[in-house]
Amino acid sequence: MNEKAQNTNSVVRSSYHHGDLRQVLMDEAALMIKEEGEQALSMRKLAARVGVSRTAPYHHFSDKQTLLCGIAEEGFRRFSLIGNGQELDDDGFLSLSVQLNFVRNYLKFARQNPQYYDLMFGGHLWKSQQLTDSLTREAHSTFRLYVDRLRLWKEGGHILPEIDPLRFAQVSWSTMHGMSRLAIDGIYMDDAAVEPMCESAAQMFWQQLTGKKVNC
Amino acid sequence: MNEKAQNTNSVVRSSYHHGDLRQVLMDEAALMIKEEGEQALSMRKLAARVGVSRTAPYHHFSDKQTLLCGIAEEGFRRFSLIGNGQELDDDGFLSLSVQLNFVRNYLKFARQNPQYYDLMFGGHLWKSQQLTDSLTREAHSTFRLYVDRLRLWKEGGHILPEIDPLRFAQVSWSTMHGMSRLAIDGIYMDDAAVEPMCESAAQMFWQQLTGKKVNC
DNA sequence: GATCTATTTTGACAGTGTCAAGATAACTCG
DNA sequence: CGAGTTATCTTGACACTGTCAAAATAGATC
Repeated sequence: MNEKAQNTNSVVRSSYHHGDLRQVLMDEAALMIKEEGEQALSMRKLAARVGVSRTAPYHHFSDKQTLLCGIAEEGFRRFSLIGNGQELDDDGFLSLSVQLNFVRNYLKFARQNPQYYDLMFGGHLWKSQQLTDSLTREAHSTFRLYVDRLRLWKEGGHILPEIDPLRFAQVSWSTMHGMSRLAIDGIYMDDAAVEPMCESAAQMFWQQLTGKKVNC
Repeated sequence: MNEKAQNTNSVVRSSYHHGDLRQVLMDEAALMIKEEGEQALSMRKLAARVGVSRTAPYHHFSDKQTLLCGIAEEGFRRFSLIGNGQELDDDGFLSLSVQLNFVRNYLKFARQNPQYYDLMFGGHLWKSQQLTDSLTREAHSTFRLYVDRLRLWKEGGHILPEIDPLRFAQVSWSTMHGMSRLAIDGIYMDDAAVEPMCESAAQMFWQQLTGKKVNC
């Protein structure tokens, strides 16, 4: 009956039911945010691009907010796949390059997936106080993982005993989050500055964690 | 003629012309953002609260975007009044407390004026690539001031010669920006963590700038 | 006074999120 | 198989948004 909706879109449905509309919506929404920014994502345009009526998405997400939470959650899942490069060295030591790798990976993820990063750590979702339960869980476990690793290093004597793991985690995460934000938004830096900044930050972390000056 | 617009608002105009509508709009808009978040600011509600018709603001700001730029600009002006606490000590030395004061002031401003901070350093304005010229100038001069101070310290021999002032400025600004964002948005920390984090960050900066370990 | 300009208003349009009610397809159980 | 239940999708509607065009008004200038 509604031929227009089908013809104007790349996705031509063969059956009435879409199949996995929920996932398709999240993917397409993420794509739209990447293309034109979070602000430009509208439920109606999204529905049109997927080839479905305006209110169809509301049977899979009660809210626009809930949809965004879903995307953010997927972001955290993808992030966790990347962020596991912070083990000890082969010889069991905590080296500068371990730190550097983690910082590099963090910024690489943020810059390559701003659609996800903006939602994962954007004020829009957090300040609203209406995070999905599962998103809250995912977000916190991501950070806890980081703190736990620092605690292990402390127990293993790889970092100074006077370091408070939680405090250091918060500050170093702030640094990486700040760099990501400035890089994504294009504030006070250009792309060429990213790598030197990563190195500088990693040195700073390592110096505070171990008390040793950098050997360069 | 239009009594409704006047009676439903606290501001009752005596004359047809408003007087300084431009400033009143910026102030009221900042207030609205503070109360209900940037997302909740609408031109129409703003106009209504000021006691003026929907399109009156458009004779003072060509865009909603331009209005936001104006507010951000005022934010930078207020920020510059605070941020000048980073001088040398009485005895001409660069002490840890100098660093700590600056970090504290930065976060104090961000947390007390999130309406301004969000606009000044929010992706919404920067990513749009439609910043007002005067805003761009204000924003960059704010950062340049910070870099210049580091350059002076380097010339005066107060910090290690191998420090690149621009690089350090970018990384330390990232840290403070990141802390502000996490604090404002309530991510991975609570209010009680702010002060310890400031101290930890200041130590980290000082240690990297001077190479000395903290004397505590 | 008349004229000009700055300021404000009303009307209009396309676009938004989302609710309520109806239509359709797919699954479930006899 | 057929009937009924449920999941899914659609159409219609409402209040809201940013912003343009045209008209109205106030204040300034001559």
